[in-house]
Amino acid sequence: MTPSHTAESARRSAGDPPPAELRSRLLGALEGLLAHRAFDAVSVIDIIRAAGVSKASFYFYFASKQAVLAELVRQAVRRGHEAADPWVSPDAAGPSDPVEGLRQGVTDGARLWRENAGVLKAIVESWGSDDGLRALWLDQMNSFTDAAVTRIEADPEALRHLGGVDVQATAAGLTWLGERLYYLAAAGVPPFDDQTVLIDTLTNAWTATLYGRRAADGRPAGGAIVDGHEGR
Amino acid sequence: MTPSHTAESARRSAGDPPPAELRSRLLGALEGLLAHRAFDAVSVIDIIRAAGVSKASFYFYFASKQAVLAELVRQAVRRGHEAADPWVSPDAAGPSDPVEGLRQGVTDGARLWRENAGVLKAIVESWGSDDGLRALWLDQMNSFTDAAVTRIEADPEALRHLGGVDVQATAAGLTWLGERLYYLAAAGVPPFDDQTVLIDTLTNAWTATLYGRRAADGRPAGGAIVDGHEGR
DNA sequence: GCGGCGACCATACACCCAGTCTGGACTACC
DNA sequence: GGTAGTCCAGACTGGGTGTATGGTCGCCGC
Repeated sequence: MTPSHTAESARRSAGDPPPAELRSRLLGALEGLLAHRAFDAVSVIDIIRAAGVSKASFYFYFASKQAVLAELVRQAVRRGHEAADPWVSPDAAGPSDPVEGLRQGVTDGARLWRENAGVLKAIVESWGSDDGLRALWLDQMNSFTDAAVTRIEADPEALRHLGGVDVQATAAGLTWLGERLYYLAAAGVPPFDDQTVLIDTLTNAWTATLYGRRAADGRPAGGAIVDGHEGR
Repeated sequence: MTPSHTAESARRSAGDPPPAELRSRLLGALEGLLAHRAFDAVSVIDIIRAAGVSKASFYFYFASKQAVLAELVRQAVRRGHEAADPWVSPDAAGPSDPVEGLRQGVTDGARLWRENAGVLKAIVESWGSDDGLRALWLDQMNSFTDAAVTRIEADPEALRHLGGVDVQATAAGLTWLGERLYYLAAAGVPPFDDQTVLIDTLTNAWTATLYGRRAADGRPAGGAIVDGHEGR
């Protein structure tokens, strides 16, 4: 065996590859595997084979395969927060209609999930059975909840409609509803495998909770999202 | 079960124990273990030790430990459906106020989860990584969704408020929100570890979605609503 | 009362995986 | 050319699943 290293020399050759490049190869390998397979159907051996890295090196850079996933999740969520940032700040060039603002945020979330489906599916399926992943995911959900609370408390109409309802708990519920529906969509579970249904349902939940009114529904079925603002 | 010999005597003694009694001993053993431990921290060996049953017998009655969990889930959900049955049928001596009816259903769900916390936590944490459990859980959620759809379509006020919104998707969303929040409550995640917060938040989501109004706040005592943020 | 059968136990085994550790090879730099 | 750093190959322990084998007990038909 050992046909002189298949994929461009597992060995460092001419000083070009930066140190700790193996680390990102491992990250990329797991990400790739997760595109086609569930996290706990992936073994450490699969990862190191895909990365062309030895077991010893794997355990030099990561404590476990859960740690690799955790790093991928942090990367994905960091990108997600950057995307959601303009949505949180109230008057930063967003749509003036608050319902349209919500729909925009929901749509951004759907895009984030589409672009990181493998990694996010993996964390959602695994955070229940690993303490490190659990802490990480709860932390991420808390940060999304906090952003939602900030958003709500800057919104007089929402505050008025909510009255004395617990804002923190309401925001947390909406956050977790998002986690669930995005996951089901990514997993292909009907009816949320249809992006239009997903976005309409989530948007509707937010607007009904915060404003007591329906979002303009996309369409009963089929067509693209035409946000016609229909009275009734 | 089997009052005569408690947990000792793995051997059949005097013809009293019915055949296939080992099966229920195995079910009980897993249920007991799940009260204190996560499902995937339980091995087949743990189960057979707790049940006082041999490995060979285990694999005679069940194909895997997932199959044991599946049976426990079916039992728990069957009880749950029986409990929720009066809630679905519209005029069967339930509370006249539909909001109170919803709160009752939500409260019943919370009780079901409290009484079967171990088993239900286990399925929620594991259905993502086993095909059999996945099919089972999706099926259960579908049956709850169907019940909700039936309930909604028999409710003129809800229908009027929903207008053209996709009833199926809305009902599915509310069902999955319940799954998530009940699970978080069972797992002790704030703020839903507080039963009052859990029930208020879920009830509020249902009433806001179906009727566009807030549920009457929980705690009937006190009169004035305590607004403001509860410390997480 | 004897042989067989069915329910059950004990254990060994084949296989897979996680995580640790050793030995050796290559490169860079002094 | 030596030394330190980086990496690989693979052995090894320990634990898990699921199967296969042989033995033990009580019962039932004869």
